[in-house]
Amino acid sequence: MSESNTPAQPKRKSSYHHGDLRSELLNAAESILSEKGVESFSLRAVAKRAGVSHGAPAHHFTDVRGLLTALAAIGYERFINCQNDRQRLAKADPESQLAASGLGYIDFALENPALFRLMFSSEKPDKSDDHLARVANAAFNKLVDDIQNLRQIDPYIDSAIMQEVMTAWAVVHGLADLMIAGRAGRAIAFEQMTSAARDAALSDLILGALGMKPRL
Amino acid sequence: MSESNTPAQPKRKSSYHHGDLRSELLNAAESILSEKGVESFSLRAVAKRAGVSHGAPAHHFTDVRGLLTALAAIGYERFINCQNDRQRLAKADPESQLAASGLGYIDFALENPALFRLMFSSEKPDKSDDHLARVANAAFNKLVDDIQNLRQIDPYIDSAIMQEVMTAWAVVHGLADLMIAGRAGRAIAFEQMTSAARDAALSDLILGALGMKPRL
DNA sequence: CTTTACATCTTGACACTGTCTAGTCTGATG
DNA sequence: CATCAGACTAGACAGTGTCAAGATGTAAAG
Repeated sequence: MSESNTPAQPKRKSSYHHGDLRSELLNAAESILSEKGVESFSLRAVAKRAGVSHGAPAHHFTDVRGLLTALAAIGYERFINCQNDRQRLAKADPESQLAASGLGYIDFALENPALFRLMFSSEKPDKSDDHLARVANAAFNKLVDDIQNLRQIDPYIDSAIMQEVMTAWAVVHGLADLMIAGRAGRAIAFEQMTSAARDAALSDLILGALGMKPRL
Repeated sequence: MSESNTPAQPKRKSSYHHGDLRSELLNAAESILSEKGVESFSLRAVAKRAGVSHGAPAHHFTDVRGLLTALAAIGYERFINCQNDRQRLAKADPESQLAASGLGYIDFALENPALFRLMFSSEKPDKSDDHLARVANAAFNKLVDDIQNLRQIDPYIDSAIMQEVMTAWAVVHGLADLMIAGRAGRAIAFEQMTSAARDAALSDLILGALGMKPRL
């Protein structure tokens, strides 16, 4: 978010070949996405914000599909980072680590709702893309690892443990999706909580779904 | 889905004033939606399928937003019906009834993925619309009732019970959303199960998240 | 230094989208 | 029969993504 408001000469070079347009387009795309949402995303608006003609993106991403696929892949990397960030700040026991991962999942969704929607609820990214498939897989594998650390059993061997993976994923994903849709507030007013209280409530919910907290 | 393939004279009347264009547009809109998805939905395509000019929908729905709002409201009614259908077929005890409601939730999502996305993950429907808000509220209230029947406590009084509402909602919604995104299969291959086995697995998951099944 | 090759970016065209406006048609009311 | 209001059509407009052709700068080869 440094330049990009001076569409004339982005760096110092001439207008042609200005360093790396590719990453500049990705930056512009992300800001447009978060402003307009997935459904009003416009490739031409991205080009304009990057200070380049409307045909320029095609050379780097062929399609709008290609651009959004690359953006979704970047999203998954940041998504995993959000979870890791939370885990670094949490206690080391597997239970706290799993809850922290879930909180990071939700952090990401709340901070990047449009990007989250692009990653999980849009048809536009090409799921068969190598890079995207790899990072999306990495995100899932992280969850599997967290559960394995908790239960000391490989979910791929014990289907009951894999069911716990599915439960944890569903609860956390459902919470994230309902929260960014503004619907969760109907049941629990997360918005009006301090972040500490919110984290505690969410942790309770997540661990509770796995039967790991004294209920009531 | 009777006519609508004979764009000439839909009923028997002249081309003008042909009965109720409004509901015919809604029918066309739903089929277009399920074919193309929310992101490629086109108002002009709806008009064409209804055998009417591209400006006609405006008179009944003003916007594409208005059309999709009405469609989302219809979706919520069918959504609730799906849950009721399941409950009629299930055992009468509150536990079975709650699980049945969740299965109906997922049924609807799998049978109407695009409509489900329109209802829960799209910005296009006008959430402040009276009819839409009412039916969306009814769907949530149904869940609250199911939990209340199970626990014999009003969730609006006991926040621990409301937390169970949120848990149940999140698990079921998360499952539905991940399944229609084709991602749940990474953990559990629901697609390759018989419908009976699938129902059992999902019920286990849902009730398990509420601590209601002997785990393992 | 010139020339050639090439990737990069621009420009204009195309079909398509949603919305606006003005106009046309139809059926019922007086 | 004349009138009128609602239902629908038809054309225009700005905006979209994609395609083809051209212009531009860079770098390598002669």
